[in-house]
Amino acid sequence: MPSFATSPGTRDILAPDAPRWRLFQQTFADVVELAGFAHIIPPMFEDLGVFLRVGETTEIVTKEMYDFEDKGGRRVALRPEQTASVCRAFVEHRPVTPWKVWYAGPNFRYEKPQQGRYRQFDQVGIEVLGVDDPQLDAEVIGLAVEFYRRLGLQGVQLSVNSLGDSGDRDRYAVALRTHFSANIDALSAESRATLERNPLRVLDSKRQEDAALIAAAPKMADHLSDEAAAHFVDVQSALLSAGVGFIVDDRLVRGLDYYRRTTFEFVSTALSAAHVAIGGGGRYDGLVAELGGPDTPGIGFALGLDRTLLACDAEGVFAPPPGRVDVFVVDATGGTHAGAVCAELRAAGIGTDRAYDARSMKAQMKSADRAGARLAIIIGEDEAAAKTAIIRTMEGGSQHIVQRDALIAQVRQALHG
RNA sequence: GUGGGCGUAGCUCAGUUGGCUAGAGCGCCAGGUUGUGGUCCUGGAGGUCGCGGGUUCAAGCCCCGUCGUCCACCCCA
Repeated sequence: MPSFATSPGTRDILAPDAPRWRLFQQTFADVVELAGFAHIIPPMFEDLGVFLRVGETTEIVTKEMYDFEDKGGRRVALRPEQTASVCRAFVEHRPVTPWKVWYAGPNFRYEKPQQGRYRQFDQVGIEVLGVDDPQLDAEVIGLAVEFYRRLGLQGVQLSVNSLGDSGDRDRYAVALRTHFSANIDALSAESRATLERNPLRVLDSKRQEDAALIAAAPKMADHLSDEAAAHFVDVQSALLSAGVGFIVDDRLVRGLDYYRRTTFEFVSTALSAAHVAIGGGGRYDGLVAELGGPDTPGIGFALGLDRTLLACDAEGVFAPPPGRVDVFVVDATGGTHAGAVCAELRAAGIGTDRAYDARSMKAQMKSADRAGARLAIIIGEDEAAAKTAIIRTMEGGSQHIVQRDALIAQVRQALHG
């Protein structure tokens, strides 16, 4: 037994998953950079206070934060998400608006691990600061939809809702509290506890016994200010004219307290209930101000890399890239020529690998096969003496002798010719 | 954090009411094929049965604890 293994909720990402991750992030970058988004790489830990803005009542803050005191006595935390960091960066650097950024990288939450739920988990996402326009809401949502399309996903459902402005949200919370308190006996014990902390989240309960009471609960739509209601109407019509399919879910309440007005969530119909939410986002118009900046609207989303890939697997799309080498050098002279041949091929930009330890030609051919090489370059004593090499096509098994100094040209022709 | 299922070879898993030296398939290595992979045949390496304690003449199997993983709740991506 090994002495060490990864900590709970963390894991090594090996091939072929690692190149798939890279392709995932690259595909995302391609989509959003085409829309004018610039890359931002925030630090993985910051002052705890930055993340407390996620919401004092959320579990992310109350029990899942990786926070600690560093050697200088600073109270810091590993980031549980990146929106708050982006807003902090906005306040710190004051870029011109609209500020459009994208990010990719790991976040940390101390949760009980499950499939599709890790303590270190990766997200990709975008944020736009400084624009209030409902057109932007639709554009941001549309970029996520476009990204899913690029991955090949079909079964992604978009739900949208408006949580109104902060005053609306507070009034709605009071209305919900009144509603549920009046029927407290019908409410599950867990939901009673949730009601204490955050009445809106009771709407998220999946328990059967709560279903009827939730269905009868007051609607957010009836508590929106005129401005928020108008904004939401405009978002919906912009989505419609952009051809983005969606459903309005007036019980969609996202877990982060900073959300205002437009909120949305993507669920995969190909996944089981536990991790159907593969992405989500919304407006957070008060967050920049809370972090000490000017009153600045903001909107963005984050997509879970792991869960999105689970959805891809469930749909059989976005297969891992092969990640192979084109040429494998088989040296039956004991390995004295392989190094030079590899260096020559690699310098010419041709992906090349070799075997070591002077293994038998049979073993080296097997390695060539396993490496997925299209060509084997075979050099034995005869070829070494004659300054030649054999080029063997792995698929089909035809081979021919070429002069050593013509090797690169011959390999190129065999690969592309 | 609560409740439950499962931890045996690198991987997927068998292992009877506790009973000789713990098995299979795949993978890996070697040979069959004295210069050639993918098929086939033969052989080989590889295990403190997650870890610790207990019961017993005897524990992979039973009991307790612990760690890990998976599922549901919770939460969320």
